[in-house]
Amino acid sequence: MLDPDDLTTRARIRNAAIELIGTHGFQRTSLRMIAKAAGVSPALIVHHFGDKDGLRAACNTHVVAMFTEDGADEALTIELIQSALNDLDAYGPALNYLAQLLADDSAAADEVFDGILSGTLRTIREQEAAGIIHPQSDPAGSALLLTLFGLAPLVLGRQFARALGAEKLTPAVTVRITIPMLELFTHGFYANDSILRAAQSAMEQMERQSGESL
Amino acid sequence: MLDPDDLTTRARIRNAAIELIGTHGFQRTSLRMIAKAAGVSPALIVHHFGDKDGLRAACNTHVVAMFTEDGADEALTIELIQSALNDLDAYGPALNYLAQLLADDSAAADEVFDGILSGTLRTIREQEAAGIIHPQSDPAGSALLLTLFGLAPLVLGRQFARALGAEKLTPAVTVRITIPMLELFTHGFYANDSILRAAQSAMEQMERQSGESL
DNA sequence: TATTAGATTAAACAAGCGTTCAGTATCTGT
DNA sequence: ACAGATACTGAACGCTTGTTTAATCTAATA
Repeated sequence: MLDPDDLTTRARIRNAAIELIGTHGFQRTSLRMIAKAAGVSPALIVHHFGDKDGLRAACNTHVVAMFTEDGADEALTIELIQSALNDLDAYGPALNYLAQLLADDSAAADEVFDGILSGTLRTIREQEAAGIIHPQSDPAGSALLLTLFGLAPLVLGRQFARALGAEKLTPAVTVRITIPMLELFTHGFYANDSILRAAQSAMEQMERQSGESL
Repeated sequence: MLDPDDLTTRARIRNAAIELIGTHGFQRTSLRMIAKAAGVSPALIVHHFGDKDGLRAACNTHVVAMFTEDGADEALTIELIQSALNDLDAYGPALNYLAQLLADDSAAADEVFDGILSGTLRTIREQEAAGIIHPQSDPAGSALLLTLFGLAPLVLGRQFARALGAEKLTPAVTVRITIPMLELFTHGFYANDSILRAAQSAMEQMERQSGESL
């Protein structure tokens, strides 16, 4: 999916933009900063991308393509993001950029999120059918939950790393959290199902009441 | 914790700032926007808060105080945030502001996050001792995981709401996710512990190797 | 070699930013 | 009523922003 002739000035500008925007955010990154990092003039960026939003669009497209380039799958999934976390030399800037994109409310963020969400729902349905995971009472709700949980370490990456004494996201950081996460996903968290049952009956009662009130 | 005489011009400016910054982010919100919303001149904001960062500091303090004002506890916890989600009329702007604060890397964000994290760790230890939750092999790791997961719906609030067909975070949205979350926290996700056991043995092997290599 | 199109730049532009300043109104205590 | 502080404003300042313009350099084409 990557452009074959991809060491052009255009590509250098775009990569500098991805790195800087991933670090400081779109709003805080000026065209002059990007120009200096790419070793060009600000005017050349406009010449190549039209305006700053055109540059952002090109960065969005390229970052999403980076994650899906060598896989048969076209969709960006939580799994692809998780595996990218283990190759930060190659995917570090792209992951930072993705985090900024998702935190920054925009139509592009919506599109990326929806793609990940539908991929997660598909995975849930497959693993449910294969008996790998328990049957879910609300697969769409579970998919949303897993998507939010999967993206949380990315969007809150700085806090995630800092809490474990690291400067930034590293493989060591993600390893540390693996066992607690698998414990939660295997045995759950609560020692019994009293809270779940209470919530379920409360929910039924709510539905009954809203049914009566109609 | 709230100022008794709190309908002053100063408070109006601060509330307008919380609302606007919560919606558009700190960087995208100008003093002139805040001034117009509060019905004052930009210069008056400077007069009351020194500069834009002084205003931000006042907003940070006030938002954190809002969540903890009527509780005996001084710390901002996930539980307080969850309950605030059920009273959006009162806490909506504060929640939005908190989300922007956490997504925006800053020393203030670090402080808030650390507070929530230590509160979560304390809760885990209590509930572990009370037998409400399973023993955790890595309580600090579990606390970090729960904090990230608890804040994810807030920081990704727009996506969270949008995925459920809502314009913004509403109680209906949080209700929808409750059952899947309690299912996960009660029964886990995986049908058996093969993945957990594989990860645990892989982890032991890594530790053995790193021990040998020393 | 002359022409033309694209790459690239320096310089300037208008607009918006946070902030300052000088001055006016408004309140407070004597 | 007076004095001093505080609340508040309009206008301007210096700076940065994204963008434009005109010119130059480069490379390919005819």
